[in-house]
Amino acid sequence: MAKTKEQKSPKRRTRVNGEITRNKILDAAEALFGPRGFDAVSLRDITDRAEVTLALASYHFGTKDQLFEEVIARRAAVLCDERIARLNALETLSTEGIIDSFMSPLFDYATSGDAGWRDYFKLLGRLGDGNKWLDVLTRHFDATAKVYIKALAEAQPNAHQEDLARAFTMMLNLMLATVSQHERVDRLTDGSLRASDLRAAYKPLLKFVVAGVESIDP
Amino acid sequence: MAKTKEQKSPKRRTRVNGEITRNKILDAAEALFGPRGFDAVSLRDITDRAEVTLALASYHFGTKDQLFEEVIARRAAVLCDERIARLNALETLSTEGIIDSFMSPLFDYATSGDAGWRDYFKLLGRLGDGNKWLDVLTRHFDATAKVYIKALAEAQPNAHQEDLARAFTMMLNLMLATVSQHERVDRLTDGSLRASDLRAAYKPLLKFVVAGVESIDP
DNA sequence: AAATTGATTATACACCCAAACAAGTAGTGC
DNA sequence: GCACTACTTGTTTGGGTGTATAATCAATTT
Repeated sequence: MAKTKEQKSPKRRTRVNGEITRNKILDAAEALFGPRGFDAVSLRDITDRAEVTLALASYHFGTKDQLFEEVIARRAAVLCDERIARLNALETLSTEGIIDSFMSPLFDYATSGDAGWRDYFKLLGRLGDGNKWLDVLTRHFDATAKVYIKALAEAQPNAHQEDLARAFTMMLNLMLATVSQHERVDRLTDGSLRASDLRAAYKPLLKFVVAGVESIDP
Repeated sequence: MAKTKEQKSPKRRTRVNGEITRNKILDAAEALFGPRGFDAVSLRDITDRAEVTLALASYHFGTKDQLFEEVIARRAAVLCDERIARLNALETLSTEGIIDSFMSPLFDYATSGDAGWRDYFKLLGRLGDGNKWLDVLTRHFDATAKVYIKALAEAQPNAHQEDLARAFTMMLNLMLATVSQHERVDRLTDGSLRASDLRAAYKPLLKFVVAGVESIDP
């Protein structure tokens, strides 16, 4: 990597330069971890894509594990805040409203301009795999999740708490599987459905999930 | 294939010895791939666990990829046959009956004595990840899946074909997520629910899925 | 102007990897 | 007997792995 003598520009300043590199690495890591998973991506893959040298990964993040957790953490807060905001914006706590406020941010972000969200969701969908990243998930998402389970309990006061928790995790799994765009559905329909068309997938998903969650009422 | 000479004498090294070794390797691979995934497991991990030497993996299976596919293939036929058998045993094609005949074998096998099934299902749950194993899934499962989509179309003749295919994949994803025993639910309920208790998980799952699938009727 | 700090580079280490190879063993069929 | 096939072993090869460290440079502080 050449010396890049290009000190042509005057405003070379700012200590914030490290921030830029940090984000370049995080972006590259997200784009690679998402489709391939943690173990199939090397630090060299990441730094190559970010166009920085290998040692910068260690310098900014320490270990590979820590880098991975930072990738998760970066968008987790954004997502959870948006969910809570939409939940609070509901005038009445209907089951459908609650579920929509939980799931719709994913699909809005996934179909936004920022392509990083799609990789991020693929990552999340794969995260429950082993127990290795369970703590990371817990740290960054469980607080919001518990708010939602409580909200569902208000909307369906007759349902048992345990059934609601179960139904909530089913919604969670289904939402993540959908937004991860597993291309299995493309094969099963010989191409007439495309997993990548998330806009088309949302309404059937919501309908399915609402029916499922409401079915637990005794 | 080997001669399968069932000799009592333990000293006699008959041709069947290779079959034993093959299965030891497959068992070890299944037990490791299941919880950890393909990339996090080395051939050495597998052969160490199987208590055979490294080169035996290459000898019997060629590459690591081929070994993995054999792990998938070994139980796929058993599973699909059982599904079809239960489907054909139904006297009437109800939505619930169809779905139950599809999902219940997983839970029966998972709670049977053969612990290998549980690792196998974890493996399946993780298989849609990248596109790398999509062909393997297609090869071993799609024929049966299409039979089921057709059966659902008979049970709900008013539903659109595409909606049914979508609902089927949602059922698929949900079933796999459940049987993979992601321990997320344990955390969310502070331990009052345990993902490993598959028997308790089945009835709510079935109810949820049936409600979801039936909800697509126009 | 000198010292300090943050950011970055290049390089080194010690280890693990999948795959290939050469050579050997032991039962089978003739 | 003998060639043959199935199987097994130990080792090598060429490369990739995460992590650590010393040197360098630039910007800020003193």
